[in-house]
Amino acid sequence: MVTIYDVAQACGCSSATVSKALNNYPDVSAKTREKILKKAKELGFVPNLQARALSTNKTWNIGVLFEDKSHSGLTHYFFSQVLQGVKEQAEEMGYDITFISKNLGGVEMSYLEHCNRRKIDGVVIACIEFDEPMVQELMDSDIPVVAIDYYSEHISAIMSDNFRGVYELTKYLISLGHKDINYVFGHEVYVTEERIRGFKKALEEEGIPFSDDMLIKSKYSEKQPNIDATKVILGRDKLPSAILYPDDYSAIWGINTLRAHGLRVPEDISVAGFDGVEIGELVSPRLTTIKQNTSRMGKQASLKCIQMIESKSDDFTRITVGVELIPGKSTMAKK
Amino acid sequence: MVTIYDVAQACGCSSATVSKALNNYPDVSAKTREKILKKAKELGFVPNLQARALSTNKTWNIGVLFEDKSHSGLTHYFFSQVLQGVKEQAEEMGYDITFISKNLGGVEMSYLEHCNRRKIDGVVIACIEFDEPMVQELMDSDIPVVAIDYYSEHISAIMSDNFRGVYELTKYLISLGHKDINYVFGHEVYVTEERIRGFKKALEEEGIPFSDDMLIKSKYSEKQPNIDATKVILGRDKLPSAILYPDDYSAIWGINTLRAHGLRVPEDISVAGFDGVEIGELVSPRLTTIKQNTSRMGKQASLKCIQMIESKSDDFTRITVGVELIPGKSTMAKK
DNA sequence: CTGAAAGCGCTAACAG
DNA sequence: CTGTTAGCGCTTTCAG
Repeated sequence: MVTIYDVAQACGCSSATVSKALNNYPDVSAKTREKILKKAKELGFVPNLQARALSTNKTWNIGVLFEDKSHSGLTHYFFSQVLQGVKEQAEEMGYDITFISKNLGGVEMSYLEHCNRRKIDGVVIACIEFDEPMVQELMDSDIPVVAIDYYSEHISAIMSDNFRGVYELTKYLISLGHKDINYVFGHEVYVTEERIRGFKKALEEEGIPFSDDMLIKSKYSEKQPNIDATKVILGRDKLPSAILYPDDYSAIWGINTLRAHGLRVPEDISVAGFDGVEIGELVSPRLTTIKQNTSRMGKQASLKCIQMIESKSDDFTRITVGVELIPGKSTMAKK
Repeated sequence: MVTIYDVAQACGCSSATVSKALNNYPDVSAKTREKILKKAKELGFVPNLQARALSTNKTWNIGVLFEDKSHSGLTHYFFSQVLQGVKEQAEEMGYDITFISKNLGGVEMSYLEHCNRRKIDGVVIACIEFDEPMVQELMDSDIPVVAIDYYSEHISAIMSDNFRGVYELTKYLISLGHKDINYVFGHEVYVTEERIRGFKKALEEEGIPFSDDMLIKSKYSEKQPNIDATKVILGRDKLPSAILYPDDYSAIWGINTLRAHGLRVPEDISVAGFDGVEIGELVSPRLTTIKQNTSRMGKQASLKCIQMIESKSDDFTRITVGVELIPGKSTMAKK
């Protein structure tokens, strides 16, 4: 293992000078710097980030905290895309990523403790129960935190334009002649509130009266709750002509349930999802949905987190990322 | 920030004793240990892993190297599942995960250099062009490496039982009365060879003569090559009664292509995939496929890697993980 | 412009 | 059983 001392020796200078040359300090003559860089390369010198971190107190590591209820973990379709964005942006800026967990090696520890052990510079939080005390503890700590899909006065956050998403989707359905629209919605968090607000707003603008039974409570990305919600609708006297589901997977489970009851989609009933994941393109009929710009969300989260780290500013920002209507074949004009 | 010195002072002992107590060394009296543990907790002491790493030369970090050609990155359906397994197992054993990349912060560096900078203890490699010089360099280094889906004399590896997978799938089709079976296969790596071997073996055992035109070259998880391969089949004088695709996504693209040409699946032609990802269950007809135990693969890779780290043994092992036939509705008995 | 020296927090002989 | 001491590799004053 080659250290700066080896390089220093080879150059006939001190380790301090080598360190400076390697880190582009201005107070090194061009000549010395060049020599040092050359020798360092020659000797195959690789800086030891652990050692550097110890003296600078900066690890160039950002933590990612993600815990989902459905235990799909990293395979979670939404999260994996966001993560990819976080990673790309972090990499570009010279940061590595560390997953934050409780319970490392059989030792229970809080998320904050994990961060402190590793001396993580900042954290991106997503898809979690934000109310959990351990998460709050982390958000209240000195570590820069960026949340995804969470609303709070004290935290920087990145979100999709959920309001506009459902608003546009609903408008689209109405433009197809649908008036009797049901919205099967996910569990009650800020994101969901925004979506419901979008739903109501669209109805209102089009002069369609809203009533509570247009909303059916369900959950995100879980099979059974969406099947059940669909059955609730099927059990009613009068069927809606269109149904919005909390997400694309839910929409597909919904479609399968509707079909099992002898209904055709979209001929008998139109269906739309939310998220715009690949699977929506593969099923038939191709799903009408709202595409979230997940990659952008991840990148923005990463960027914001790093900015907070580097400027050491405590200011928090809320960034809304645009969404896109993807008209598919699971919806059609009402006859 | 509380250090062992603070704890030592509070306990009226030396930092060395604190360190020993904290690390469960035997040569500390039960009484002192207890006192130290209590004080440490009281003061909110959290060990600094950077510092520890510097003196022990062990980071408790394992690297994950993954680079896919299709740029789906972490969202890659197969990889994300494997990664989840790697992560779970690593966590359980007290290790964190770091993604290895070239090009950190605009600085080009080899994978090996990235590992060396971070002083990664070991690496799991998956879904990569194993022939690339930079990957070879890493595999030839002193760092413990475990590969997934790669065959080499000098490297520990985890693989699915690819041979058996296609073997059983083919047997299953034959048992349904199919004799005219085509195999659209992915790009030519060891995994693919094994699968083709399984295909041939099954035919042979059932006395069905093999001919080269039963094999159609395509690619894994890429849309166009599989559409093209399907068109090649469709262009022939005589259609097969069943087609095997390289993976589930490819199978779905295949089905869509067949349908676009007026064929019904499975009535006119049976189709099977490989991988057993969730999407196969969601499309209709539900896909007949081989389920790879991805989670297990990840866990095994992680485990093996950690074992290599901890025993410092250079021995390499090859572990084959079993697969499972999932009969779906995309295949049916030949009429 | 260059270097000596202290220190980041922890571990690991080695003495006592 | 406990403490002293010397690093691990790098950065950072502060002199020169």
